[in-house]
Formats: sequence, structure tokens, C-alpha cells
Amino acid sequence: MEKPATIKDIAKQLNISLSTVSRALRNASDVNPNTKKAVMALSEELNYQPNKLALSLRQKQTHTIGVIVPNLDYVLSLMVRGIDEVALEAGFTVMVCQSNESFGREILNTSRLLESLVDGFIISVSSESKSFEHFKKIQERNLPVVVFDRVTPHLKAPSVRIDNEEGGFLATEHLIEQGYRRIAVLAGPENLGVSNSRMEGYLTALKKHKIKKDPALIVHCDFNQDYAYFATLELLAMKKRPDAIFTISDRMAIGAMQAIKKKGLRMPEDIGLVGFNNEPVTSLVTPTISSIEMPSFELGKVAAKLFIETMHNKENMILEEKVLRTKLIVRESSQKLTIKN
Amino acid sequence: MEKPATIKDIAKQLNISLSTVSRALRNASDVNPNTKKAVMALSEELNYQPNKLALSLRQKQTHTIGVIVPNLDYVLSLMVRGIDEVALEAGFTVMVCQSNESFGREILNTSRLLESLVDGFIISVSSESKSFEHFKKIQERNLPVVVFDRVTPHLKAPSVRIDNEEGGFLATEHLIEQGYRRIAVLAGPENLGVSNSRMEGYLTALKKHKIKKDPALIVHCDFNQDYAYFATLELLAMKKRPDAIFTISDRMAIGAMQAIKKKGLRMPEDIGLVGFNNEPVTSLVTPTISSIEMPSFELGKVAAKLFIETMHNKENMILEEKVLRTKLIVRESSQKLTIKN
DNA sequence: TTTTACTCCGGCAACGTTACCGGCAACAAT
DNA sequence: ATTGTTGCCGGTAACGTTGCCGGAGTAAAA
Repeated sequence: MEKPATIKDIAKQLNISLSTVSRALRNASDVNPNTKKAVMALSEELNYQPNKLALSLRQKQTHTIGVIVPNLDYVLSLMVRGIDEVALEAGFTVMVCQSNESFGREILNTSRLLESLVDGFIISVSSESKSFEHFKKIQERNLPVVVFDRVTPHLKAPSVRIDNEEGGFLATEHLIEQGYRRIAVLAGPENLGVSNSRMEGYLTALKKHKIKKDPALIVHCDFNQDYAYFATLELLAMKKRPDAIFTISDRMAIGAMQAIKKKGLRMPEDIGLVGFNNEPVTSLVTPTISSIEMPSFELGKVAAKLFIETMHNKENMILEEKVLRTKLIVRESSQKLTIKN
Repeated sequence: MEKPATIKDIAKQLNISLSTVSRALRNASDVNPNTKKAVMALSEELNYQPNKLALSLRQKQTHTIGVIVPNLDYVLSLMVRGIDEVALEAGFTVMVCQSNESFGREILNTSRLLESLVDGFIISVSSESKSFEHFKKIQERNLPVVVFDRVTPHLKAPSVRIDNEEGGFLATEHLIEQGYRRIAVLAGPENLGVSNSRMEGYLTALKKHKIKKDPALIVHCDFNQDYAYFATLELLAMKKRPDAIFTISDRMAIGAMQAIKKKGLRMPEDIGLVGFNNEPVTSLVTPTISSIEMPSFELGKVAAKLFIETMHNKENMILEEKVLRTKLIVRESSQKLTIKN
């Protein structure tokens, strides 16, 4: 069995035509039960497997979804697994590309996947992306697109995301309830939607509790542990330093934690800290870090389901926007008050 | 530009034949410079991109590599990035599948990738896999295979791995030099090669320093934080408990650390701990955990290079076995002696 | 002039598959 | 006996591409 068997081989051995074999293998109608049985038997024996390339070429569908993610950190790889799960179930293969948070790379990935003739895209945009021209090429070809996690209003497509405002709100209100008042926020790049939404929630919480917003306490920095470290050092060097920090990612929380330790401050006594994502590492460090949990795996699954829906009614596509809830996980870094039993 | 342009479109507009266009686009020889220029110009204008499906079907090559990994943890995702890097450079696309350490899943992935008509495989076997029949199907089709990281002698294929014996040796000898004597090893499943090799290094170090091996100190458990936690609790409950633990992964080291803390023991004073992989988390926990560093990204690159070599001389394939060096990273969990300056 | 050589190009087949159409039986209905 | 009707099947074209072969035209060599 050097070369894989083809329909032609079956046809030849059974002395029937290609068309009949083809029909026997799928349509089932318009073919004598006996012939069908024979074809089935032989195809089993020869271990026949339809050539996907030929199929795809013929029916102009590859049953492949292009997935573009900024990276494959804990949260995103969970989401990708969710996508994978649902896609496989529905008979799709996924091709995952990392943009490494780079705009250029994202463009490259897009065109590569386009060349690979994927049937559509599931995208989480890079933090660097300000222009969305490269995605237009996708929609020009009339391919379905679903945006997830990092959504953007510039892209007219169905989307799934978590409720970032809620997450920001929960984190901030929790800090307020614990008695913190000068709460700083370590945000990501200014054009990153998720970051801004989380900050929005932060502001809402302040407003609700009548705490005046202090622009000096709002710091934008790169989505990255080291930057967060230095940004925190600066925050702590202020005359009136913050008494709590909300970081819009756990990575940044780790950086902040290191800076706080470096300064000899204690959590939660001197300063409170809440992160975002609820990565496992938050419960491993000392002190353990409070964080916002999100249903990542579920989010991936929803994204894939949305994709399949969109794919099936391309004509009258609905711009659905799904939003999943978040949850506050309280740990040592922010729990100043003891819980009464 | 609804549908992507094809060679036929170009031919029609220029009133020349398909063959000429085809030749103009690649061969370059056997075609009038002027015609060629015209073809090039028009293909640019129409944004022509060759249809990969048709190409693959024609020349029976998809320029795709199937990559099977047991999971996508820190180390493996670095390796995959290495593979990706080199593969892309060489004009290959990679399709990554996770077996989730499951044997059945690995079989499924193999046949799916085989169906997708990949040109070959780069594989790291699942810890569950004891049989390797499913890989035979690959070699029956005469497709190149490279094994990486988790290699196995049952698979006749070029391979890259790190020097696990060395890693185990370095970790153990370091503990011995720090004065530890009853050194336990937390190993993975018994059939997992990497685990056994690391244990081999452990034994070599013991022998070199004339420390008698104590079977009670050798514990096999699942490759997993929780199992490591419980296994460590048991170790610590022994009458003559170990004074150091070498775990063959950082995940397990974390579990061990939690158990040690739970028991109220201090590292490195009461007990020493060394992990393997040098994941970032080792430097974030308290105490920081010593570990064995390995060139993961590089390993991925080597694997891909090896694959491309193998692919290019399929005929007289050499069963190369590359081995990369490891390095000990000393941190708080095992540094009993102060370093003299 | 004839032969040879070279340049450039078009036609055909093939990769593996399916959709469509048309045809030949056999049988039922008229 | 003629006309549908139905069941089953084969031929052909097409998806987009390239490799092979042969041929026309021109120029150089005999």
C-alpha cells in the first residue's frame, strides 16, 4: 500500500465507473444496494480515504479556520483549545498563527492564511494594531470573520468577549470595600480595547463610591512584566503614593508585586493588589494575588460556535455581540479585612 | 475582485495560453521577456495568487508539516515557536495538534494529519503512549518523521532532545555539593523516556559521590502538580524523610514546594529542592526554585532543520540523534551554603 | 537552398474528486 | 403496442495548476 488508494482504483477493481463509486461512497441514492456494498467493502479493504485536496479544490471549501492570536499565553491557549474543540466537532481544522503582538506579523499571518484558502477567520487582534485594512481583504473575499477577546469596533463582525467593564469594576470596588482609597490602575497600551474597558470599570467603581479620579494614578504601559515593574516603582515613588493597584493583567500584577516587594512594602497591609485573568501563577506567589477570573475555554467555544453560525448564514449575517461574565477571586494581596464567619 | 484571479483570467485578458502564463510566472525560461513583463504586470494588478490547493494536488506536496505535541506548556510552546520559525523560512506551514498526553488522541491526531496530506511529521510523543503502531502508517507512506524532546527508541527516525542524563546529574550533584544526602527523586510515569533519563543522571551522581541508592526515595507519579503534592506529603511522612527532592519537572517542583510548606518545613534549610525546565514561575515563587535550564526554542529550530534535511534526502536517510546541553540554574530552594565572593 | 538550431508558444493530459446529464433497461400504466 | 416512470449506471466537464510534447517561425549554418 505505497500510494493511498483512490476512487479510480476501486472503480478499476470492481469494473464500474468512477461516478458510481463516488455516488456509492456518499450520495447513497441512485445506486444499487449490492454495488454499494461491494464498493464499501473494497474501500474498507484498501483503506480508502478521500483526498482532501481534490475535494477542497472541487467544492471550493477547505474546512479550515484561520485563527490569529497575539500570543499563546495561559488564557489564550485555553481559548484556542475551546475553539479547537468545537471546530473539530463540526468537521473543521484550525490553523493557529501567532502575531506576537506585532502589527506587521498580523498582516503577514492574514495573507498567509488567505493563501492557504481558509474558509474564514477567528481573530483576536494584536495590541499594536491601529489600522485594520488588512482585514478588509478577508471581507472582500466574503469570508466569515469572528472576533474574540480583543474585539474592536473597527471590524464589522460578530464577536465574543468577556465583560471587561464588569471585571474592572469588581476589582476596584473590592479594593474600595477593603478600605483602599488611592487606587492606581496599571493599564495597557492606550489603543487596546480590553485595557480601556477594564479602566472604564475602574472609573465607574470610583464614581459609584464618590472617589475622585486622579489622572496621576492612571498609568499606561506595555503589556509586560518588566514595564509593569518599572511603572510601579514610579508609582511608589510619588509623594502621595497609591495604597492599592489594579493591574489589567496578571503578568503586570507580577511585575507590580516585585516592585512592591523591592520597596519593602507589604501586601495587603501597606498596599493592595488585584490582577486580571486568574492565571495559575497568582495562587503560587507570595502573597497570593487576587484576580478576575474569566471563562476562557468557554469563550473559545462560543467563538467557534459563532463562526459556524455565521458561516451557515453568510447572507443575512447578524452582528451578534456576546459578552461573558467575570468573577472576582479574592486572595491575600488585597484582603485587608478579615472575613467574619 | 470578488473571486481570486486565476491563471485563466490572465491568459484570457492577454490573449495567450494558460501554459505561457504559467511559465512566465515561474520558469522564466522559454518565454519572451515582453510577454513575461506583461504577465507579471497583470498578475500584480489582479493581485494574482497561485491556488495552493491546485498546486498541492498537482505536485503531491502540501508544504505542510504535522506537529504533534503532548501539550502546549511553557517549554513545548517555545519549541513549537522554534519549529515554526524555521519551517516558515523554508516555505512550510505547520499544523499543530495537541494529544493532551492521551494515547487515543495521539492516534486520532496522526490520522487526521495524514488525511490532511501533510508532507511529514515532527513529533513529541505523549506520556501515555506505549505502542507505536499508529506511527507505522506514517512510515508506510514513506513520509519523513522527526522526533523531538520526548524521543523513543521504538521509532526509527532522526531525533533531537536535550541531554536529560546530564540535567539529572547536574541537579543531583548540586544538591550533594550543598550537603544534602538523602535525596529523593520525583519521577514521571515509568514508561516516559525523559523521566527515566533524568533519573539515570540522578543515579549516576549518587554513584559518583558514593551515596547508596534508596529505592524508597524514588517515586513515580503523574506528570502533574497535584500528584506531586501528594507524593511529596508521603515522602515527608517517612520515618527517615529525605533532606532534598529533585523533581523531573517544574510543575512537580511546585507541587512539592506546596507540600513542603504545608508540613512547615523550610527550604533550603530543612529540605532542598531542584526542578527541571526552568519555567519562569520558578523565579516567582517563594522561595525561588532552582532548576535545569534547556534551550527549548533552539531545540525546536533544530528539529525543523532536521526535518527539512530528512525530507531532502529521503533515500539515504541518516538516523541522526542530536543532543543539546542543559544548564543548572541555582536559586534559593537549594542554596544552603553561602557563596564566597 | 536545405538543414539545423533556437525561441517562443499552444494543446493536451493529469492530479482526485463530484455535479450534471443522458441513456439503457425493466416495469407499470395507458 | 406505446408511453411514461423508475432504477441504475457511465461519460464528460470542471476545480487551478504544471509538465510534456510538438509546432510555427526565424535565424544561422551547411
